Amino acid sequence: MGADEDAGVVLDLLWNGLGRPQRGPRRQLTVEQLVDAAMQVAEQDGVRALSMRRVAARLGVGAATLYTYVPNRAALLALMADTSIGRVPLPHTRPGGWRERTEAWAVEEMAGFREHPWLVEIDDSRFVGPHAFAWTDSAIRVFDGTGLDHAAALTVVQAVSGHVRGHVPLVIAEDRAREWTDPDGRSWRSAQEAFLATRGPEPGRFPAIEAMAGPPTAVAAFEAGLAWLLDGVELRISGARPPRAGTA
Amino acid sequence: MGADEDAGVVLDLLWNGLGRPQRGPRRQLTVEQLVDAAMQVAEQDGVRALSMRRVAARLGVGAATLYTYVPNRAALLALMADTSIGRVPLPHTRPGGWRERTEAWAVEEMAGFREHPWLVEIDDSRFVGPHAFAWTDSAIRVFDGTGLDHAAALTVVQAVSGHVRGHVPLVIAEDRAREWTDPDGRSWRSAQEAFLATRGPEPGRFPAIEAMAGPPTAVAAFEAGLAWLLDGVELRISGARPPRAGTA
DNA sequence: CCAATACTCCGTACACTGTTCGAGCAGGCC
DNA sequence: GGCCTGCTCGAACAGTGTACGGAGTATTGG
Repeated sequence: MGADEDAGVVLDLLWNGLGRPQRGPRRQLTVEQLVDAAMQVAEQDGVRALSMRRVAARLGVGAATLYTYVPNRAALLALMADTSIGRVPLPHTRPGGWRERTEAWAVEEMAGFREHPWLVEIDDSRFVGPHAFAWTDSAIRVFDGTGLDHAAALTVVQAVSGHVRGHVPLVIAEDRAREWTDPDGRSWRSAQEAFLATRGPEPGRFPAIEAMAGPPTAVAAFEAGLAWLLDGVELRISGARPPRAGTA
Repeated sequence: MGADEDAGVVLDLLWNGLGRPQRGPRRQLTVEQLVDAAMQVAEQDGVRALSMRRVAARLGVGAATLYTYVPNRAALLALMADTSIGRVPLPHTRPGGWRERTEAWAVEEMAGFREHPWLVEIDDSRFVGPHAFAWTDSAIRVFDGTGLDHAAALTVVQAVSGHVRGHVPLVIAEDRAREWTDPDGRSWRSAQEAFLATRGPEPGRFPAIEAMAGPPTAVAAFEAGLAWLLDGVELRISGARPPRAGTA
């Protein structure tokens, strides 16, 4: 982690914005406009295609200009991420008990990632912005009255959130594969299956996989896993012991 | 997903290797050497710093040479990922029942990611190689005798695997933050906390977070979540109903 | 009212990146 | 023995993030 003395600068930008200067010419843009433009580019062509030059071009300014608004590209991405979190409804304002609310935000978080896949590509979670703070605070409060203290509640929130984040790449890969077709009009899945059938493993090498009729989709695995996870949390809250089932 | 007509080429490379040519000069290297060198670079400086030129330099060949072994950088990364999976012990060879074995590979997978953080940065799961296949086959067989069919077993495997993958970035960020110190010798956490105390949110804005004595570490959240998830799976296997605890 | 100052804007430049092209040449096949 | 495949790799292309320094502008101190 080399040149991270900007840590304070980035955090300051996230929490307090730019602050208006005393001298010099008036600014042509706002940070919000900059972040908006960057989000549009990312929405169109993904984070990989988000270059400073391209964002600048969309705003009609020179590339170097952006560096008077934002110290570097990473900071811009951090701003984009926190802005996105701010657009999501707060968990504790949802209807229902802790389970309904938690399940609701988890499912909607997944839906959000599927709708805006570029969010996945921003994985730098070092900078915690105000919207992330507010969201976490709200998610913790969902467990008020369950007997869990705040630390335990945060543990649940992190576990569920981690569950979502872990499944997102698989679900998105599945989404993309569905859309993809090769020059002959075959889907990704059928293309891959065709390959595996002809030039892949010899039959009998992977019996368990072969014997599987319809492999579960990534979405199904996500939803089943979420239900199991929440079942486990429910056990924890009710204080019951898990049933120690068949250790076959 | 533009120029993916190489899909077959990449899969062929993963499953069947290069195949020896009939004419021309002898090859200077093997794909294994190439992948090894790339993994060394990634181990040292991460995937971002893994450039074709740098790998080539380490092998003492020209950069363009690599393209006769591998169609592009993405394929090289896919080979690295599958090779890594091949170095992990197969789940069904571990001791214990389904729960012990599943917990064991989940914990070890997390440990592996922490030891080799570059693995996280390879997120392209489109190409399924032979080692990934073998691992999945083995993980499914762990549930033989539990009553779950293969599809349900794979769902559990995907859920647990997703749980691990989702927590990895947070755990790694925490690891890095622990190592990091600013010019004044302060840790990342204390630097961030110092900032939040002085220029962060005004007191009382986030009551739930403020009232939390020791926030849980990412590792703790991972392990607690894993236990809950497995509790839920245990309910599913034993056929019991979850206890529908307090919907406060 | 004028200069000093602090600030925005941005052309240019540097050190990189992945990948393609084409020349040169090695070596197995007919 | 010759042919021709196919490995090797210098050079080039179109990009990238970001530092630098000059030009111009608004505010403030004198």
